[in-house]
Amino acid sequence: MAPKTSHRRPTDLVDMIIEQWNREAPALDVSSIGVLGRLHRCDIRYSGLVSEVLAEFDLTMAAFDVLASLRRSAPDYRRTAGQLAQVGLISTGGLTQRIDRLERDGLVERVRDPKDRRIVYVQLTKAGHQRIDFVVERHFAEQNKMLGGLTASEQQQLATLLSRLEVSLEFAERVRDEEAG
Amino acid sequence: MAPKTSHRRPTDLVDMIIEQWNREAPALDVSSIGVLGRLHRCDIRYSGLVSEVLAEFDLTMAAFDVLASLRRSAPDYRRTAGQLAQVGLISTGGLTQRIDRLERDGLVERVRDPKDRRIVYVQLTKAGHQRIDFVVERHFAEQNKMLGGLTASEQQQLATLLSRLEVSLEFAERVRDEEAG
DNA sequence: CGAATCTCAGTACGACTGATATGC
DNA sequence: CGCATATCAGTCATACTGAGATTC
Repeated sequence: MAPKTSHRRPTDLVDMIIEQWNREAPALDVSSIGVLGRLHRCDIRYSGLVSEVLAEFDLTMAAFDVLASLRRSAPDYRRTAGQLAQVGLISTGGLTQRIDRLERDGLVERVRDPKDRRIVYVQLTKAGHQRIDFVVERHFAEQNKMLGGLTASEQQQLATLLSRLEVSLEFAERVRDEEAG
Repeated sequence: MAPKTSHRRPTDLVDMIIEQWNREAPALDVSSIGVLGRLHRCDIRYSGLVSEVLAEFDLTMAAFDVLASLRRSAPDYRRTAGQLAQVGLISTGGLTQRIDRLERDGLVERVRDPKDRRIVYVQLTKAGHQRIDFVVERHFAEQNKMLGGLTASEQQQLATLLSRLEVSLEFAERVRDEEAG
């Protein structure tokens, strides 16, 4: 059967995976791989590339996430541990570890709130501020290279669709959590 | 400035991050976050959801990837370790570990090629075959729920754009590798 | 006391690198 | 011997959970 439109995309590995499933289990609807499988593969490649770049500056993605979050938090360049955990999509326990490493490396410091002493602010040190400012320029230049194969219009469409996908995933999470109690 | 089209998407966290960067570093082009930041966040959420589902069947995503690859490899349900590493986007060393665990759990077995004894086939056991067949149905049902917020047309567009993104990322990898020598 | 916030200890997964067979 | 394939040992980053401390 010939393709219906002229805007055909060449077959890739995910297409082949879908065909294999259709052959092996015709009753199964595996079309979701078209989106989610590709999403996952893209992120593996993306993470690999970013990690390589950041390694040149002795940073991991986890460290970069925290430093970048703080850098955006002008004017005082601080956030609570809880806020950072939420933005970074990890647990507070996981975040404690990230802060431990960054503090050991002198890039952030913990500052207790004098009024509510349960709260700990995580704050960029001067060294951390310099480090992140030095890295971001290069980081975003690399990211632009990664998108070099897409037109501006495609990037815009992709951004919009991924935004909607995140909402859909968030909803699935909520449903799951509610079912679990 | 009012939006130009009527198909506006509500502001999300990534939009806010972009605005923050634009305020803090106006000279920097951070628009790539619109695509790559969302990509990464979606994958974190996706991986979390899938891991939860698979855990009910005592499987990790790494294990599932291997079992599913083998299940699609009819009629003999076997692949070489090298092939599996390539499809799974990991190193051969990393793959050895995956196989070790799966073999310990009795889900796959190693079979040496009688003609070329450097090669090791990884093959589904009967238990592995049953396990994966039991899991996939549930797995794909869950994936469909995750996409529930998108129309069929949106899913189709997203699949196409992600396919193109993977090509672009692959190209960026190649360029980097060549520059490194 | 209950709720909120963070830390700590223990556990596990997963991956990479470099060195090492083994066989073609 | 050079090349390919897979494994092994060592190391590291990451994250989660459950328990506990502190404070409001």
